Amino acid sequence: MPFCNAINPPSKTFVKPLCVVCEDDSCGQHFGQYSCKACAAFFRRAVASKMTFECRFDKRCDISPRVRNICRYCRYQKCLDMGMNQNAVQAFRDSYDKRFTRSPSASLSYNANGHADMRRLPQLFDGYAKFQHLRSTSFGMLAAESNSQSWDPGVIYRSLDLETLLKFIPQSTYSSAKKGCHMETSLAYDMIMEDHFAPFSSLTPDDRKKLFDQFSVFFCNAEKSYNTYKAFGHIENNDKVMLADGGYVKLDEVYKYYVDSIDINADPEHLAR
Amino acid sequence: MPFCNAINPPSKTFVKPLCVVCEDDSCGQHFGQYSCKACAAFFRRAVASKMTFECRFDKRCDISPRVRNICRYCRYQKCLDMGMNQNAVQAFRDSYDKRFTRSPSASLSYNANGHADMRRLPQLFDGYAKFQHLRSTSFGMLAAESNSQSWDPGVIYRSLDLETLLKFIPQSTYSSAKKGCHMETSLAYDMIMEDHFAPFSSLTPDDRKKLFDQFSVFFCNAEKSYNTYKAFGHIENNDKVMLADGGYVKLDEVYKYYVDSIDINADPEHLAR
DNA sequence: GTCGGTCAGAGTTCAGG
DNA sequence: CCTGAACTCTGACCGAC
Ligand SMILES: [Zn+2]
Ligand SMILES: [Zn+2]
Ligand SMILES: [Zn+2]
Ligand SMILES: [Zn+2]
Repeated sequence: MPFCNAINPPSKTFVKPLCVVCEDDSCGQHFGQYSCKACAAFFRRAVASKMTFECRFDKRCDISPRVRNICRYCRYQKCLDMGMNQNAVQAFRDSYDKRFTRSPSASLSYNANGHADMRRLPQLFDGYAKFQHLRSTSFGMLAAESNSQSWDPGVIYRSLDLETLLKFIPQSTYSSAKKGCHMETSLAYDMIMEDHFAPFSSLTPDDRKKLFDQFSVFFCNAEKSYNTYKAFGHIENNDKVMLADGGYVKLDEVYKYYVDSIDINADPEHLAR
Repeated sequence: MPFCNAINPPSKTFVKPLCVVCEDDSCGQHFGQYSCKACAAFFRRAVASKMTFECRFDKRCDISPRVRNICRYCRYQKCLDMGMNQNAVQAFRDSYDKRFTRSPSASLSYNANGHADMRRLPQLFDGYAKFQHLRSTSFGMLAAESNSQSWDPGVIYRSLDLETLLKFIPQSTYSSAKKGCHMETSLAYDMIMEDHFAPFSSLTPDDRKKLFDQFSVFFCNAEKSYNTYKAFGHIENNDKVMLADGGYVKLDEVYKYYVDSIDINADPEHLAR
């Protein structure tokens, strides 16, 4: 009853409905059509993993129980042609196994269906470019304040050697990074709240705030890695990390970063962990 | 009305209250808070089955309709945080139709707090006492028939030593145990069908028969253990088992039990397995 | 109105190819 | 790796009170 677009007749005959894909015995409806468990599982995996297939023959392969695994392209195509509904594939769920504590994939985002989603990528790129533009003007002020040279994080310095690089890139301290972080946060907040960032436009202001809370710290970390790669990725045995203020921290000199800390009363070496 | 601690405002606005957990449309209150049926069912199952969950992420998972199944820990935690009341989850209800499939505990029912329910225990005790009374009068006839001394199973013989005990307790044989079993079965059947056994009064005669079929063999085994403990529990290295006829069988003399078997034409040693 | 039971159809696990 | 059998879990539906 869930979907009355089902292709097999409901129950005019007493014959058990067959799988609309491979004509094996069906076990009820799956994703809107009568199908066997095997075809249902195949369809779910294909949709959830966004798999793409190719036919090695003429895209007219037979799909019957004995041979249904010979061509995945034609099997998947027949699933779609027979009306199996991609939107009925849901998000991934919690693990049944309590020992299984790690994230399924820490590097991919998931859309409303819980699938890795790349459709937003161009919009995100566009938003990041706008963000970079706002930032480089704002950092001009910060650089003037600290008497160091301005450095545009939007440029890749692959062609420069380490000595030249370090003339442009200031060393970070806690207070400079804090100023930078505050500015970054304000900028990102404005971007998100003022509808410049495309994917967020569809959300209510309240939801955007929540999202920003979740997002900003991860974004900072991700961008730290990204900028480190852009600045030092071509240097072998790099021991420096870029921060959001456009400065760097040498890993064996982390204590320097906390040396001018004003609002954390603790041993800088200990804070560095 | 049930709980006025409900978090959503009652109905000052005409806006339908949302689920306090996932913000889906709510269908009234459940366990004290406005919630959707899905979250209510999830909460009920989790409490009733005493489930425990773990978060695979950072315990801040979003709980919205499309992704609420990604983290059961955070969903359950949000149920509690939003005020859903664990004590409002009731006991498992009896189900006539249910086979002995996979109840969390096949032998215990649970009360509103999810604890094993002991309210029936006095009734059961009372019923067992009645049963013992009927039995002891009936066994009087059996004992007279077999010329052995009468033995009341309702007494604990802890104070007696083994030699004294064995003067009172007859050794079982197949025929005496068989008579005893027949009598026991009739007694139990009468008790159950004649409304003497309190918890069964609420069932239809047909259901009582079914229950008796399932119950009697387990009851026999349980009582065997119980009587063995009462009779020999204080004797170290006990090698004797009490049977329902009030007699005992020595474990390395099981063949004796079958020695007067009249309706089984087989080697007593072989029957003992 | 809100409780629990039910079960089709979602998702997960894992041995075997 | 992919497949599919065997499993658990979810939530719409229903009856009980
Ligand atoms: Zn099929
Ligand atoms: Zn093909
Ligand atoms: Zn909900
Ligand atoms: Zn979580």
